[in-house]
Amino acid sequence: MAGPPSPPRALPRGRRDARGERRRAELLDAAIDLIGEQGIDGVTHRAVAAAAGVPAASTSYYFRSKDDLIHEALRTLAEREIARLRERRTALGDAAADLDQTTEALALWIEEQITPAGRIAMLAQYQLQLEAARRPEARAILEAWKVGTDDLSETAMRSLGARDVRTSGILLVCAIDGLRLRLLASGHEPLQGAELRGVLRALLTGLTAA
Amino acid sequence: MAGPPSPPRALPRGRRDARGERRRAELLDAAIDLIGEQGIDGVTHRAVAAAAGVPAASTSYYFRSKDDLIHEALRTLAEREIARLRERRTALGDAAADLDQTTEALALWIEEQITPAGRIAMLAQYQLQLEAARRPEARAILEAWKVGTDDLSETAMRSLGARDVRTSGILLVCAIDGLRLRLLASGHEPLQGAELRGVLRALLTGLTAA
DNA sequence: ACAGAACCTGGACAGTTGTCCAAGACATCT
DNA sequence: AGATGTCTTGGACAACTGTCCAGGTTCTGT
Repeated sequence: MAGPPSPPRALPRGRRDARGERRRAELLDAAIDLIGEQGIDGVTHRAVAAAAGVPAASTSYYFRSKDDLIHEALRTLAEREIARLRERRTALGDAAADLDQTTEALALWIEEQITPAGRIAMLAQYQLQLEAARRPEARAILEAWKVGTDDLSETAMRSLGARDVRTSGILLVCAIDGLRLRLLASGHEPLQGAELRGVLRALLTGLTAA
Repeated sequence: MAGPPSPPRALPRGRRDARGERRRAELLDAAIDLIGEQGIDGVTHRAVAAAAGVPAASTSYYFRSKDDLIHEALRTLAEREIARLRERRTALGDAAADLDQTTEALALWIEEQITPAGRIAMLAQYQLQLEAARRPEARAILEAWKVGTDDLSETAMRSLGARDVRTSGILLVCAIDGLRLRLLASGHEPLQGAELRGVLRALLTGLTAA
């Protein structure tokens, strides 16, 4: 239902920019939070505007429709996360990583996502995945994200010396994805600290061997 | 928000049963389908009634509120799937399964879920998982489900001769969960037939070894 | 056949939603 | 200073929602 980009009602040729762009970004931030906190249907024009502390009609001014607003919010979320993935990918570089190092890096990354703030972004991501199962536009957004994770994962498995980096890379992504979802859905009492690291080490060991 | 059980408005002492019970079940079926097809917010009194082919007010008669209807639908979904898990668990029994057998069983199970009908149930399940991340009542439902999957998974890993059946069991569940979500979200072009079996075999091999 | 209880449903109600518009606020030019 | 376009927003509209109720239908026990 959502068209491709998103100019204000009838895009003016020269935007006064600065302020408008900032406000648009704030609205997107508010929308992303709402998606994480309440699900995609928590996104209403009025709710987003209220969360961003702006008058209700603003959302209609900056986005062609609610679908457009949601689409842009998901796109922004993905964009950010992909940039972060690229960073890590570069950091991991071609330096052959140790099993312990990789385990620790993974554990830290997951623990960072379990914080209240991380949880919301994580929930929003899974909302996107479900949305992608239904709507092709969302699928396109997620596809780029998937490329990023697969790439990082393959790099990691390669530096661990796995035989089939493609297969083990995909499996690593899937296992982590399932693990995070489990942590989300069970109030994340289980699997902290040492226990989490034990599980991750077992996973990496197994995938490297397989 | 949803209370515990769900008697009709003021539960009569003796229900005429047969018909009423059937209709209630039909409404729940319709609700489950809607959750899978459109998400939890696709569940409205009118939509459920229409999908079940009954008058609009029926849903209000059989369920105390919309929340109650949703809760019961999710509970029913879980109940069914748990029963199915128990069957497989019994079938798997204590007969030491072969790696090839297990791989094939897993592949068949996943392929069965990729059919259009399976997709809907699967989507509904992930909706439940996200709901569980937010609402405690949903979490309770999912907890019972998790016990079922973990148990089956542990049994499988034990019969494959894994060392740490607890850890490898959890990892198997997580990996499959992530894999299914990936299949859902990417239109499931990738990973069919032989390729799927290859990935599963690698996973089982790795987890057994780790 | 009759009474009473259970079952069923069309319609109504207030609240929320997406979207739009007319009018004002502001910035930038000449 | 005034003119011209952009930005901003309160308010209105129809459509949809959850929930309820008054009255109807169908059954069971006598």
